[in-house]
Amino acid sequence: MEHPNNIDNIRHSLAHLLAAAVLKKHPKTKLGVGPTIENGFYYDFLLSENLSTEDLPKLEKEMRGLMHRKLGFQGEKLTPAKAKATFKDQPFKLELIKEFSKEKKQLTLYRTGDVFMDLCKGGHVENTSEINADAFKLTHVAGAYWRGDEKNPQMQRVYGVAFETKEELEKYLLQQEEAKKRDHRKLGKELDLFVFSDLVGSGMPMFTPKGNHVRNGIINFSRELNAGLGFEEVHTPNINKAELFKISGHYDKYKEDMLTVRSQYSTEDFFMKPMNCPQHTQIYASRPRSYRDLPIRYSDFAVLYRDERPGELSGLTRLRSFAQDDGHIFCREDQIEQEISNILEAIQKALKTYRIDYWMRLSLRDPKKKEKYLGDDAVWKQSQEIMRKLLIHKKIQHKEAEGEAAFYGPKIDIMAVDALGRVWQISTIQLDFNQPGRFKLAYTDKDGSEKTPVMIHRALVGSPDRFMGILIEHYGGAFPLWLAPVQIAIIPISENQKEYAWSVKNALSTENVRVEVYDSNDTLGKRIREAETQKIPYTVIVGEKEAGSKTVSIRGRGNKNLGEMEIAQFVLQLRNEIEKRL
RNA sequence: GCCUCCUUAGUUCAAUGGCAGAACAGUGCUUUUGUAAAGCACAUAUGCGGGUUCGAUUCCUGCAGGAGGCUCCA
Repeated sequence: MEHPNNIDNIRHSLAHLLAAAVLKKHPKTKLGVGPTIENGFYYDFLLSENLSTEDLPKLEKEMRGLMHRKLGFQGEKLTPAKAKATFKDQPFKLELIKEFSKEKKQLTLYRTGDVFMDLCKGGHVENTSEINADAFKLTHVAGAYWRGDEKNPQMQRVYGVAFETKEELEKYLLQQEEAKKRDHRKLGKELDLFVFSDLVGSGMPMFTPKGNHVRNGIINFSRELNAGLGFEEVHTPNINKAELFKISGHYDKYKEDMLTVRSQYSTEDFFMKPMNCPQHTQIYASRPRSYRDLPIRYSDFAVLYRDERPGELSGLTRLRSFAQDDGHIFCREDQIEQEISNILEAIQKALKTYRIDYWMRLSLRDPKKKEKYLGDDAVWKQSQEIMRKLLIHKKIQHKEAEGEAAFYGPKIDIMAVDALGRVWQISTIQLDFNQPGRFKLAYTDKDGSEKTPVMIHRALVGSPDRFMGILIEHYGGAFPLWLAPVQIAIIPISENQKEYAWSVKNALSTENVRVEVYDSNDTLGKRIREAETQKIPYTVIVGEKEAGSKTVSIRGRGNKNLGEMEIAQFVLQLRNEIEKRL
């Protein structure tokens, strides 16, 4: 049966009912906006009382009451003068009216029965009785700046989720519960992968031995891909003179976000490096370069420091200290396409190996805010066009996003989605016609003339630290064998097999397999449970039978019986699985 | 940084303006096991500072840390 209302109309109507409910309790409330969003809606309010989570059920009840009254939604056109009169007590609406009038937009008003009216472009159910009163839920209250500008007053935003049926709502809420179980901050603790300490500071993770295996796994895979792309790894210092960042342009743009270090011998402060590109230009600049030397490709895994605002930190996904699997290519213009193309392929290979879902974004300059970027119009036009053509040529689907470019050039960003549906930028490729000139980088061309190279900034998975957070959620902590912190648990059934268990461990350790022997005096069941809760890929169980025949009994993660095997055969299978990163 | 909320043992959670309780983890002892939690015992906590109070883990306040958002993300 065809449904007369699409879900957006329902959500939008609920936003109005929410506003009506708030207004009834707090008549002096100033209304902001109330749009639909993914899975639901929100409405922004400015009122002197604090709305709290406890108020939400009351508001829901009020909304349900309105629904039962079978109120109709009716639209009418308004002249600017009439609109101003109608919303004379609603300053935010007046601001919108003024703006819309200037843009010569038709103003419309929507009434919900006789209880509520809102300046609104429409998109509602015809009658509140069409909304399923059991298929929505107000979820949380949050602060939000009017029109998303932190200079504006901060309003209280009430979020809700809504679906056509109760079942869909329940399914959604269940999914959220499941997602919480995969939260990398929770799993990081449970699986003992990384820790924070108040003494060390917020946003600065410490990786445990187990976590460091995962982190190194990510870094080493990027190293391998880098080698295939012709990159050579360099090492650069963590603090640098301000001058370096002044030339690169980062000082002007990000001074507030850089951490300073004072030297007793220098009149000027040093800065913790927030990125590697300026240092790499100095390695390039250290000697004369020929067109034959290009492309020159440097990779770097150095830890970077950014003074992020405290409220913006979150788990491993937003940090003050983090590394990047960074790389910079210095090349001729005629080499750009091939280089970017190669990197795209490496990124695709990497993400396929990790089995990560992603989409690509072509990040362009905001044409209305040119002052935020380095370089002139012609260069921007050229570099943006190079990237766009390349994506089209390679038939790569992508979204274009104005205002998302780096200040020195356009980017192709790879966006991953985490367990809670949040989108994270991971890989990036950035085309930079600006920094090489600012650092006076040069090469001698075929004809003996001096030319400026182009710089390509790129990261394969972005930050190994952040990416680890995404991977933890992606795998729900059950890492593939090659990344698993502990790859094999060996469990001797009784004390009599301890010695044999350790000899199996030694055989595997020699092959660089990460093994733990679970030989505590706990019961067999208990030790198997431990191996399972630690999400160890393979558990090897050895009893009298196995010790006698020099075999191992293998249990795969999640109670998969993989049978008995000779040790040498098992080693071979593991080696294959690890090498192929299956 | 801003708004709202939060901080009790290693972890997950109780309780209280008047001696802070449990489970799991830990330690010791017993048990030596055939595929997801053996038994007993022991030890362990109110984030830090200031205030109100006879007395504060509880109330107020500052700081630190955390959560959800907003803003920002080279």
